[in-house]
Amino acid sequence: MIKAAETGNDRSVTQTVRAQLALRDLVLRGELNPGERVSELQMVERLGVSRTPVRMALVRLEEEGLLEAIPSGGFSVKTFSEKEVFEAIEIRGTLEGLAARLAAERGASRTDLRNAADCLDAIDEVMRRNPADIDLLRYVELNARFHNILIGMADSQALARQLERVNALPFASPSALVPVQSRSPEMNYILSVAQDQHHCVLMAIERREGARAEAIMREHARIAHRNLERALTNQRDMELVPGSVLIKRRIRA
Amino acid sequence: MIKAAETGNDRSVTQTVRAQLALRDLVLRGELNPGERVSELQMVERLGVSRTPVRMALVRLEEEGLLEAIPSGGFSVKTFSEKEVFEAIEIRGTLEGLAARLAAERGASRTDLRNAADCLDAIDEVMRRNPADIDLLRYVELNARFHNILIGMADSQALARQLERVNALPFASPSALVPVQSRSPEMNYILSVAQDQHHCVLMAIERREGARAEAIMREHARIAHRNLERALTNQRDMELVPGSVLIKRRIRA
DNA sequence: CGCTTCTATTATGTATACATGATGCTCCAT
DNA sequence: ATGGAGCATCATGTATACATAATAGAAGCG
Repeated sequence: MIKAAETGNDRSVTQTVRAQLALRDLVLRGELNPGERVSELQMVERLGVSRTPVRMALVRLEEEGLLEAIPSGGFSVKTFSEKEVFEAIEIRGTLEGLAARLAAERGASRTDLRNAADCLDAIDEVMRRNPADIDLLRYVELNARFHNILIGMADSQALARQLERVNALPFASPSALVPVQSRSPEMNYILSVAQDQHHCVLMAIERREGARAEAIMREHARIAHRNLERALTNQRDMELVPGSVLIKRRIRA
Repeated sequence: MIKAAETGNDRSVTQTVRAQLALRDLVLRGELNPGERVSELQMVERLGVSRTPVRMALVRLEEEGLLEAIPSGGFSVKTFSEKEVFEAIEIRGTLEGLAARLAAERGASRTDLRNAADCLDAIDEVMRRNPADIDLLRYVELNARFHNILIGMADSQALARQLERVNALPFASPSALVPVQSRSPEMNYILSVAQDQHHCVLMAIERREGARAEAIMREHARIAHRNLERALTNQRDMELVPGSVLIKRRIRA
């Protein structure tokens, strides 16, 4: 078995990064039982790197929020309650709202505005081309791109950093809960609403309407709340959410 | 020279933590030139621990935002523009606003409300006892406590984590810019306004007025903006701000 | 039969050695 | 004098050995 090909073992990537990516994957795929300790030595065996890069990866994943420090030492896989997931989404909405307000108040660059508009055009195209069977993968990609452009328009490193941290929780990122809709008859309806919010926030930013831009982005994130609610009532929907294995579900009727 | 006494070298604290604290101190006191690389080996000499804990500390301080990763490897002391400091304060205000709103909407516990009220009473006392020469140290301590109680009332681990990260930038934390006022004739006036906001936000939370609570905390953070503006125009005021050495000042008239 | 205690194992924290790549300096040539 | 090339030094990434603390399991005692 050639590990090199599998893990992308070229010289340009450090063992630490490789370990970090591999470990994140293990956590998100649920191959490391949530709540359980992550043994360094086991990871050494499993990832094929020595303890040092494994330790570095563990520390970084803790900062990322996917692991939790054990008081007596070491790390365990973090678990999230439904409440925490909701809150993470609310935080994202709040920070994206701030980004939109700053962008509006300060004024976005012409190129940013054009890129955003192009991105929205592309989403419109996706939704128009084949309404009965929307290319969700492309939608997700374009959606993520739009959100990133928006963050860029705020022109604030500090804010971008904070949002990076929120989005590190995979189920909190802008596109995480979109696929949940794929099984819903309302999908097109909800996507239309979301896309309208995209258009509206961009318009608000162009017109320097900070308060409006902020309010829209906050409400926009709450679509994710609705999708989460749906996923929580349906296991099959839940499986479409990345990192869902980390969410400990409440018992539901 | 007994290092043990100086650095608190007892067994209950790991070398990593010790290195982290010592390094943070070095950075904040400006003993490591902003922008320059932080050499591991030099830190090994300077802190008296081996490379491993130094490395761990470096990684953690990077996540904290005080260091910056150098593309070719290693870390450098981060510098902040005035704009970034303003933005960090704005982010804190936004998140504290979210905390206040959540506290109001969800309802705070009786004990939290009492603790908050007691804290405000204590601040009132500080300001009443000796208006001509306010005990700023105590004010700062009580102020920090109130803000922490408020964050606790939101009852959100995720939000608390995010705020921890913002406050890790020493000049962005709630009490960082308070001492700047000490040289100002308006100090008492500004402190009164701030304290009134404290009272108002607590009232709003008690009455479940989420939007008001949020708006107040946002505006409350902007007092720090004003203080920062003052500090930026006066080098002697600036020296009172922790971590101010990391802020690269614009030339001013 | 349950609880405590002791022990053995394994975990992490730490130090250090080694290899490779980056950085800066000197010396040479133009 | 200035620019570039080569070299030496240093810095980091990585692996590993060692020590100590935590943990689990077994055995013995009540």
